[in-house]
Amino acid sequence: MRVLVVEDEQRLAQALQHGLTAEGFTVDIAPDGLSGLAKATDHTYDVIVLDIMLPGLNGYRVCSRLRAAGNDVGILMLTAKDGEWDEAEALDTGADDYLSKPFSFVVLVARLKALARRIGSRAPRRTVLGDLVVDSAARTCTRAGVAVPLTPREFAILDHLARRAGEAVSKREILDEVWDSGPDSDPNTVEVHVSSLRRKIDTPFGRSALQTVRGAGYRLAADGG
Amino acid sequence: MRVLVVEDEQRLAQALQHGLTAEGFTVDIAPDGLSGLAKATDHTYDVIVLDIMLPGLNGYRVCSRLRAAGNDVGILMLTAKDGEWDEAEALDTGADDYLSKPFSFVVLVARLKALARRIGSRAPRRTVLGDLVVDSAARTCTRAGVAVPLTPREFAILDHLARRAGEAVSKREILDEVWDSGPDSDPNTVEVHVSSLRRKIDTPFGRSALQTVRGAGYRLAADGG
DNA sequence: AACGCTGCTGAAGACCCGCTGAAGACCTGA
DNA sequence: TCAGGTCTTCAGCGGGTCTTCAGCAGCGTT
Repeated sequence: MRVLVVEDEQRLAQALQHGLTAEGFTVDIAPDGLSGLAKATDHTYDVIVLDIMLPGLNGYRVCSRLRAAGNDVGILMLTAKDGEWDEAEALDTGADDYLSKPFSFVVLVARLKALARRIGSRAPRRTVLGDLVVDSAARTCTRAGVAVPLTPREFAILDHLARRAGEAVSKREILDEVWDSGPDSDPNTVEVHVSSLRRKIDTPFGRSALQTVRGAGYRLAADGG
Repeated sequence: MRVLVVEDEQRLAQALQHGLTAEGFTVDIAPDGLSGLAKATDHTYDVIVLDIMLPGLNGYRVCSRLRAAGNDVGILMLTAKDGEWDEAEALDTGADDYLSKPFSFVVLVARLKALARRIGSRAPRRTVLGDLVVDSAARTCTRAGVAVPLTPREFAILDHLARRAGEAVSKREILDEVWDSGPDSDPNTVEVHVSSLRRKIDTPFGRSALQTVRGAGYRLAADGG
């Protein structure tokens, strides 16, 4: 379960990161509206915790821009208690839920889980490509009805390729999505994992769903190979 | 990855050109708003780095004119830190992102890459010319329903010609777009690749979509030949 | 008709890219 | 601490790809 916390108060942000990580979430932090927008666009999150008062670009704007871009990620807004900001307005700009500061941590977790469940039920949690099935929610993969055990990295790569089935995806992009990597990460790492992935989902079945696009990256065949 | 830097401070402009070139970008420089607008209109860039304070035509105007002309290139605005200019206004005139001066170079690079990826994903993915289909996202090409395997360079050339279907495109421009080439690159290189491209997409099908325009370059027939 | 210019193409070698096995680091749970 | 699996790094290999070159073929001009 991936969460993005957009919050400028560093202490609160870190407390949330700690607490939510302990609850089993994978947490990213953005300190301002713009970087929040960028991260939300570049990565795929289940939910976003979005403070309204942010430097630069405020929460309302982040929210409406995300919706305008067709991003239907779950958004929970944090509103200040002083009533300067209207909660109803938060919902109007496209937020799914809101919470007034100060809030109880357990309430936040409960709301997030409820939201993720709600959003999750409307998001495609399973991708079916011929007889290859990738289940993002269950983190399982089956080929021709046979369950294929994958390591975390392998699954993350397959999952990301499955979301863009039929498209060529660069190693650079895979590195950015699957790893929290800097600009100097090694594309060969991807090659190694792709190699072992093929040995599990393609070779034993005489297929070739995971195709190399020379000079461009990899592509997962939309028909499952 | 092609970048246009519109910046009047010569030292900063040259520093950016140096740094971004080292990062693998192909960089053009424009010293003022008007020439920036001209270059952006004449060439095809992935992203434009646009200073707000420019002699003649300021960044806002350049941005809104580009958008008015239907140009949806990625635009990252550089705003001065003194708050005289509103960052939000930058976004409202159609910019995709902004960065306050002074900024960190690595941050700029990261934002540019993220932006290019975002923009790229909204670009038209498939071009259909008669029974010739060029799919930029999947990096595939089919003629009369038959998949035609192409090398990276061949595909890059075909993709670029497909985006300007019906227009004559010079070898010089192809070299600039497909290669990160200097001014002393050999047009014959293009000829060789075009030759092998024809042998794959035209000759086997008795067609002639990829036409020579003597003295001007090549043209991809809008009806697929 | 001859010339020069432009574009085409086959061949060849350098080059680059991606694949893979192995080794060691790393993490995680017992 | 130890054992298991997982991840990353490294180096070598193999093969496809790119570029260069040279010769040839059109086309337009002199």
